Amino acid sequence: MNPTLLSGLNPEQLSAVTLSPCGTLPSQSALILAGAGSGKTRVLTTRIAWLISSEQVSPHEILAVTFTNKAAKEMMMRLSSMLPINIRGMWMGTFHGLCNRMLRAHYREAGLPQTFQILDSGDQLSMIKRLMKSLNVDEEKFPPREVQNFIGNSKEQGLRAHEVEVFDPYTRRRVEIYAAYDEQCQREGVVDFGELLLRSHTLLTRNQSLREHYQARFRHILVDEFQDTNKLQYQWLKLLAGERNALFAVGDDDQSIYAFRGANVGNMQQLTRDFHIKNVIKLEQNYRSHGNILTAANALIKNNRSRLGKNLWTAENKGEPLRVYEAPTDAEEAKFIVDEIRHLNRDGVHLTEMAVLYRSNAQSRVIEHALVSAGVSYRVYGGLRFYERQEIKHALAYLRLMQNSDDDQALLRIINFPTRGIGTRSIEQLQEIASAQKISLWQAASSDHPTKNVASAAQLPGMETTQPQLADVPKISAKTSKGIAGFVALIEMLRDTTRDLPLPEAIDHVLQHSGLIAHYQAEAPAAETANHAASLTTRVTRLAASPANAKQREAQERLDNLNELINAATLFVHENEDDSLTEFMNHAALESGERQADTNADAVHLMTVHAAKGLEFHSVFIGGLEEGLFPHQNSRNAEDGLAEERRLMYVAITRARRRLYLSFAQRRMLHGQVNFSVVSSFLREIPEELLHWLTPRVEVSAYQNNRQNNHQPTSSKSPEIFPMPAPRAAGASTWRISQAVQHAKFGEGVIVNMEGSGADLRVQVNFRQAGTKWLALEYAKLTAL
DNA sequence: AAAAAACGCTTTTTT
DNA sequence: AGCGTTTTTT
Repeated sequence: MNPTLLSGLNPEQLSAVTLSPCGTLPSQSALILAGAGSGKTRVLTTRIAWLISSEQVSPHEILAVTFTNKAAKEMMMRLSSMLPINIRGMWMGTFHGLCNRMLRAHYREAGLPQTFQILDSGDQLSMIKRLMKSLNVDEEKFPPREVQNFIGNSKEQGLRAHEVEVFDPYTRRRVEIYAAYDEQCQREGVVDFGELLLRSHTLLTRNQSLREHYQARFRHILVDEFQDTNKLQYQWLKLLAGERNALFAVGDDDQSIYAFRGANVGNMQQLTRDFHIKNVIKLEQNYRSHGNILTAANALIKNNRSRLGKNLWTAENKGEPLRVYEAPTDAEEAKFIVDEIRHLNRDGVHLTEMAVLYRSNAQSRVIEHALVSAGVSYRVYGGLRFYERQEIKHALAYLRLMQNSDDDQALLRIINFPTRGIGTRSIEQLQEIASAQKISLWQAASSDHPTKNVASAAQLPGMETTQPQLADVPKISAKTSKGIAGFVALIEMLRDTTRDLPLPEAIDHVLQHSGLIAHYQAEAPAAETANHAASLTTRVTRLAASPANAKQREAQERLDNLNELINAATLFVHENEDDSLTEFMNHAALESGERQADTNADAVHLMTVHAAKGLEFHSVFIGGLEEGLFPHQNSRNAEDGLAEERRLMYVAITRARRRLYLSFAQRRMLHGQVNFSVVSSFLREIPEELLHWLTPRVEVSAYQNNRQNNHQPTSSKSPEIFPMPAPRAAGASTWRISQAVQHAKFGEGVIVNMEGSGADLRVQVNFRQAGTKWLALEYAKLTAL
């Protein structure tokens, strides 16, 4: 074994890595409570490496589950740098990826067609809408999103439609929709994310030999981010662990921030009971942050009850205090953040080493504005993913339909895109035929003889007796049937001609001959042509025709993306052994693809706190620390909502290595309205001595006088929230940052920055009323307070 | 069938 | 406000 493998591990890490020597039966399961920055991923990877190199465990016997594809990839990378041997045959991936793998291997036993396709949440939603329309469900009474959540939640609980408890008519109807939805998915041969898990779970439950096969194989099951698993995922793990296999779970209950979508922290306690775990190993040494940052995080999270209990510590020094900034408006807050970013950057901190974190995506806009006008490059995480883009979905729909012609969803998406004269009426007729005969739209479309299709209807299970009368069967008029026949012929042609082509070429061929490329090209005339044509009128067109330009740019972008799809396929073929179209489609569905250009470019990171989990930066800005925003208003209704918000704040704080800024605004534009807000209670949960205020701290009463139309209840609701600082007595001769000052015109403020020296000394002052201003000390009449 | 206007929603998000 | 979706208009 590589002797350096275990070197550098602290005692707890070491005991986690080398726990449960092979040969003991039953193998010892473990729960590793791993705090932020405690080397969790390292422990997990080293454990796998150790099992393989020292304990003669074959990679074949290992199942490793991660939360995201990115994490899986990274672990794979680290592992292959630790081990010389090849680790193929090891099952490593997300729950969904692994379940998909299992279902592909046993599609027959799972009752799925070999070419089953995966629906992403967008696909799922449109499927539900379509279904509800055909069932005549009122979308006002049953919002499709809610139905989608209902179905998703049910599946996460491991419940099929008939297993859901029904107490009221409202739920009864939703259950009916759920049942119809599952039937429709089955008919079309498509599977949603939840179904991947549930189907795989059912497969293992029902099929004893298969279950025993996998139980005999996966002697070691390792799970990352265990606090984010839901109930079904836990059941799935239990099923695979059986009586003999060891489950090695790593997680941090304080970082559980996905309860809102079914994650169940309770799984951690459940695990210790179900797997008889005697001692939970705690990794509490933090290798990331300076002391003050950790102290702040610890103080905050202490306010949560029912924690498993853990206190992070560091061997590092205390470092700087946390910098707090109160801005009059969200725009000024953004300006402050950007100014600080520039100064830090000037002082040598790379932009990539800084992050601006916020609670909700809507907050990014103001900050982006400020960054743009300051000319600072940045990268926003989140938003539309590559495989979710419209043009990519269109392209994939062609491929899906070619593979699995029963995929109604795909057919509907492209039957008239690009437009080929098949209108709403024709599609309705097709749908009538299809539903009357219980056949897919493709079957309805590909036959001129309705009688023929009756036979195929009988093949579907449970449909034997519903042969429709021929007289009832709707017919398609000759005119539209020609258009439809053309479409059918097109798809068949594409299928035939691409059958033996390598994947990228096949996709290219489909893009060309489906008319997609031509469609977007028509909207985006080649840039050169446009420029030449507009030689005299360039300026005019640019000013007057900017909407048209925007349209052209958009179309061009879509063309670029379609090209990128071919590149993605090329890359995929290089990276994967199984480079079939089916595998590529899986890849597209399961890895929504965050590939954004310029990953290496030096740019500030902008993201939600959720998106920041697992990352770290030299300097972190947490903005919008206002009651109602962070903690978010909506969390008030949710059970333990505030606790989850606090964990979110905990995650945010622990992202910072060296410097942390906390800021909030008195006024903020939200949903097109000005909101007045109070500082976040989370800020008050951080001990005062860790904070360094860049703006004057203000008394609560002063606060409220500050704002007109403040609807704050004046009664018991506004307690003494704000520890009032004693006004600072500053030596008048020396100006320094954080000093409170008075200006004749601008009033009271605080020095937040200084530049130059001697007669050229200029200070940046943040005034409570007038905002931030640069003042030359030689001219401005400043008085120290 | 495309363009314009009206409507409505708005926490977090991976698979 | 800003975005996506749906309805109405042309």
